[in-house]
Amino acid sequence: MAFTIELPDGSQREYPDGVTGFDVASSIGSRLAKAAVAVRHNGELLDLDRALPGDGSVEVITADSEDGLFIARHSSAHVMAQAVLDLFEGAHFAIGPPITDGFYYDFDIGRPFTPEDIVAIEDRMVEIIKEDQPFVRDEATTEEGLEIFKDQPFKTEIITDGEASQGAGDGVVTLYRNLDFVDLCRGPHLPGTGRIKAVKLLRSAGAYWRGDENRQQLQRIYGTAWNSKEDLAEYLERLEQAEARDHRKLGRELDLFSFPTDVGPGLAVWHPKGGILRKTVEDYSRTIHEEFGFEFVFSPHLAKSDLWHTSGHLDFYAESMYPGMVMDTTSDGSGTEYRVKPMNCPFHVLIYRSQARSYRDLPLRLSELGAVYRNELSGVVHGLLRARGFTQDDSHTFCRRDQVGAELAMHLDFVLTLLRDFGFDDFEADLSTRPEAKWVGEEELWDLATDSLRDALEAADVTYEVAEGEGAFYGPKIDVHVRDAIGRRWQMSTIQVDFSLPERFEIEYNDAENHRQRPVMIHSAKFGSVERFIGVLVEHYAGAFPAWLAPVQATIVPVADRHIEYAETTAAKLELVGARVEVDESSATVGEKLRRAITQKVPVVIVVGDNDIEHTSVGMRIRGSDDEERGVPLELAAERIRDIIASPGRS
RNA sequence: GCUGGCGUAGCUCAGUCGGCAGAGCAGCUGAUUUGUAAUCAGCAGGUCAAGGGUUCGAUUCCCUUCGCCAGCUCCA
Repeated sequence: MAFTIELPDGSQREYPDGVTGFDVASSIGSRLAKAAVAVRHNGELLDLDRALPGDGSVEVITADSEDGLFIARHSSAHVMAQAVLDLFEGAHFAIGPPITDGFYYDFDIGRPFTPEDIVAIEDRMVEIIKEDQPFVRDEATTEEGLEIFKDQPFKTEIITDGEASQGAGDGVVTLYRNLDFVDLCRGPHLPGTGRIKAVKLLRSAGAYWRGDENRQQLQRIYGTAWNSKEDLAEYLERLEQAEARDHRKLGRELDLFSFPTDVGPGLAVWHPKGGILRKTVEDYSRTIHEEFGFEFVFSPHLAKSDLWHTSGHLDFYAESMYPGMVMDTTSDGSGTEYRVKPMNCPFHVLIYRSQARSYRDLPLRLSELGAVYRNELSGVVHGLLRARGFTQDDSHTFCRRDQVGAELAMHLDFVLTLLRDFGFDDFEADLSTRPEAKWVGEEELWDLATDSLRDALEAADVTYEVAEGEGAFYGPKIDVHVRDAIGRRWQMSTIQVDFSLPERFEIEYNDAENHRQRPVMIHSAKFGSVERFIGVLVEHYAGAFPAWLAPVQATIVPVADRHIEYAETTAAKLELVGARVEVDESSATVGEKLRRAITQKVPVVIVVGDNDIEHTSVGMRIRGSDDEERGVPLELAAERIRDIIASPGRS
């Protein structure tokens, strides 16, 4: 019996029964056979030495492909587990998948791994790799599997649960062996350990079994694996570059903000340079909110606990709220409890409710830069990106049903315009739909809102994924993510429909027939949090902000003291075109002053000396170009700087 | 919150196998007045995160607390 295999180029070939992926690769070419690590047969990845199960398409997976790397990392995880079981008597192992750029494996050795352990494990892995042990696939019955792993509680649980992704289920378990090491695994794997070219263990940390914080905490070791030492070095270099962009580090170096320990974790103070940056960002926010038809409101930082009961926050969100404080205590000791706000929405609802509303008032779009406080767990606080106190550019739109579609489209347009103005143009959105179990509101309204969100995404041509059932209980939403300069994904904006709060606060409007109707509410945050947004900006630009955001837009360097007066004149001239200018009057050398301005990432550095005074000119050095220009007429320099610092224009 | 690592000058880091605390940068003072990425010299700067314990003696060893870092969990 023979079967027909179709190759990716569309050609078809006949192969005898029992042909393996390796045979197919060899028949195409010896170089391909050498590079092959697995094959994809009718969409399913198979080991190279496995007999193909029948007709169909075959694609040879080479080591350097994305799938190939994934397989190499998966095999690396096995080798790591093998090393750990070799080195630690009685070690238990759980699961060890490949992940982006690497792999991990979870273990229980009765204690945490020390840094020395990690070195020893890596050394042992190198030995195993050197021995080039073949990975051998095997199948066993569930009973045999339970026998093999009788000393391994986590493996036993996986087999008992019949998890297909881990190689268990349907009464059969899949095993991979190399030497005496055997693991439960769906595969596929590299032909042998020797095909792992570059591997390095990075760190270990606690991780809950099954990701459940109520279950045992295991010790997870993370590693990375690549096809060459060069790729590995490049990856480590990339990690270092990401570290150099760390907004906490740059925030200190550029004197933007700090987190004094005297204040408390997750609570930032903004220094003057950061203050200008933040003011620029907030001014922009106010302007664009006006352009998109929002009105400004303000609300206090505290409210009675009763309000948070009405809003439901004390039912669903209490853990993230700061504890209550009792005020206006009377002689009998009773008083009124207040809570610091974790969100702005209830206040905006109260503003809506402050008067009888007509259908003609809608949509009503209320916006606030509102500081909120959330009791984030101590382990999750992370600079500006995850703070306990932060400022939301929060808006709440109240509209009629027939306005939902247009409003959501407008909100998405708003969000994308704003993100583009800050230099982000790589967007990905998540559309979260109604959860299976618990939800409020009318099904029809859910469908309307969800379809409207989808239509808006389609119309805006944003790539998006549908997160089925991932919506909140009170409404569907869009989260917009951006990719930064080094490809990291950040969640920024959110547009969230809410069917719950209008119910809870019983807000209404009178329609044209004088019937009371309930408005639909749309929450939206474009920056998300001003703090977080600026944190992401710092990392995206590595501190070298676009000129309109730069705290100092031009530094003027007098060559000698006798040029200070002319430097001041120049500064005044540039301030006239709206530039934020600084004159470096220190007694440092020109080289030192320049270096200071450049390391502070000032967009324009101006040097003035005798020649410039004589010709009313300046020397100019614009960030990003290596060459300086000399003798630029002052008028011209001012005009150019005016252009450089222009805010993003929208017609 | 959990697991691990780490807290030494404003910053980056040495160091102390338990015996008077070190450098570079930044700061201050003086000299230098410089044409495109660090001029020279001097000075000052520390309860070695905080509290407790062991010890003749603790920055060093032990405990507790606080904070930071990484990961997990969380981010209705």
